Amino acid sequence: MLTEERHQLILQLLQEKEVRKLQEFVEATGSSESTIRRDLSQLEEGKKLIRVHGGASLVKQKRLEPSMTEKSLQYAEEKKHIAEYAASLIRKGDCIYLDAGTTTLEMIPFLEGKEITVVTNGMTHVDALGERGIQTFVTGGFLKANTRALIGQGALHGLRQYSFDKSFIGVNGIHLDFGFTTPDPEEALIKRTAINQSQESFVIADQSKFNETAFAQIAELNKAVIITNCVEEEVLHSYSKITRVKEVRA
Amino acid sequence: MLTEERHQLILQLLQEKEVRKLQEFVEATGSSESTIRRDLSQLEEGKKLIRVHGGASLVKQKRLEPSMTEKSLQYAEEKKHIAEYAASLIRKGDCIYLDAGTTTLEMIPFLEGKEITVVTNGMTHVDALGERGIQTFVTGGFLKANTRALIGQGALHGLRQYSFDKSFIGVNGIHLDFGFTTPDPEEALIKRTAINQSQESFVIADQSKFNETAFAQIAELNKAVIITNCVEEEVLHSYSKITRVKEVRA
DNA sequence: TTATTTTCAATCATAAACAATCATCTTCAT
DNA sequence: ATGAAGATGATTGTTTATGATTGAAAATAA
Repeated sequence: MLTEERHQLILQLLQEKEVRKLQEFVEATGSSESTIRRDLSQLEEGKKLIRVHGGASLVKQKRLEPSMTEKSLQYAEEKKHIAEYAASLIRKGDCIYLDAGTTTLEMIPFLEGKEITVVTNGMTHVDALGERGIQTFVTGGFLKANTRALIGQGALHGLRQYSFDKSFIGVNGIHLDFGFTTPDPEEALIKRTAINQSQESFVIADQSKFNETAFAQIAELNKAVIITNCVEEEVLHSYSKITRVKEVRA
Repeated sequence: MLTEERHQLILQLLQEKEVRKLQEFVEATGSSESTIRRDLSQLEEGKKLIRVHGGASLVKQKRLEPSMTEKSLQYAEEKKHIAEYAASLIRKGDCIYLDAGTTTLEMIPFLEGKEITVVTNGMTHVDALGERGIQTFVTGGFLKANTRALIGQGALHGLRQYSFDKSFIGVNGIHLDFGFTTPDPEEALIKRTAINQSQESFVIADQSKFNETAFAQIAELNKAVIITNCVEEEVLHSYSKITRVKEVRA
């Protein structure tokens, strides 16, 4: 049975039932466990399904949170440490830009009680900031439904009205040649603008982002300090030549 | 049974009944008590439900400001009717402005499925619009914590970038001499601007707003059509001389 | 209040599922 | 044929999920 055939069959079986066990695929295709595992990994890579322990689940385009929640569960602890450190950089009276995304969202609990002004384009962030009584400005712009980020020329325009002491940016890829990248060019533009309007910029990223690239470049590596956790010594060293990297240990 | 399946089943059971005992989940899934406990913990972590002693409860719906909740309970039914009528005025392809506030918030359920573009300065509105897949733009601006509205020059600036087919405005007072009024001058300015940039404007108000005034004037009465319910005949008549009033009957 | 029952979190051993690796077997161009 | 590239299935040690058990905490009854 061809790889492509198996992939089709797997997706078809998932259409019939939202969640299926790996073993079911093994039986349906007559292939080995290893092969099915590889298939599932590939299909997940192509966003065709979501792997779950013991099998796979259909991608649900339902709500905004799930995608965000699932991701944020993954490295919950590490991210929290990074976020705490990042928050500790903020001084009383600072004006900061907080980029949309899960990594920066984690910072908000650590901002409570600080006398600061925050500008953000993340709707989830607005909720969290407002609840904690933090002085908040919103960039405005078009609501990107799945990430609840504001983008487009409206966001850009809004953003241009401010300048920041510090900006905290989330990225999808960090690469020696391609710099900081993210999949959506619109979002990349926002991030780049925020960095340009900020005295100091910090990119917050867990180890999985290193040596990865996404479609749209945000900025060169030297435009921002990288805050991360436990990079391999070697990786850490090579990036340190080009930009500042702060490693947060658990 | 896979973890993912159990989680879905648990949430589904909770949809049917708001509060359920742990034992019910044990029976429904055939898993052990320990496993269900772990499931509930994880789901709570992801904000999908709330654990209570003996079981779990559905996560409460939208976080509305307490002040907002009280107000919206008051005339719940009447407001819904007004909102439904207001929504019915919107045509396919329209660009509309939806003012922050409970009255306009009520319109959103009736917008589902319409192909329209909405601009708003209400953060609560953004959440509701996004969930329903409605194309949404946000004005930007400073977050007024208690009402979750965006105000200030940032909001004004953002707003000026758009023009609307229709705008729907909430007010606190409607008065023959003082026109439409609201307590916060900042908000009044936003509302006035929205009205000016709109082809047609509608003020949505229940009967309690008539012959009342608040601190800041938004606009003269003739600038917008009033959508309301059961005004006393006499009041209705006097206002109809100056502006258009649409009365929605239960 | 005290006694009793229920529910809970924490821990443990077991079993299942996992990623990573390797040797084998294709396929296909040279 | 020969070698390179890709796919496959078995094997490895590791990670994760599970259900039973325990004593602590909370709800309920006396």
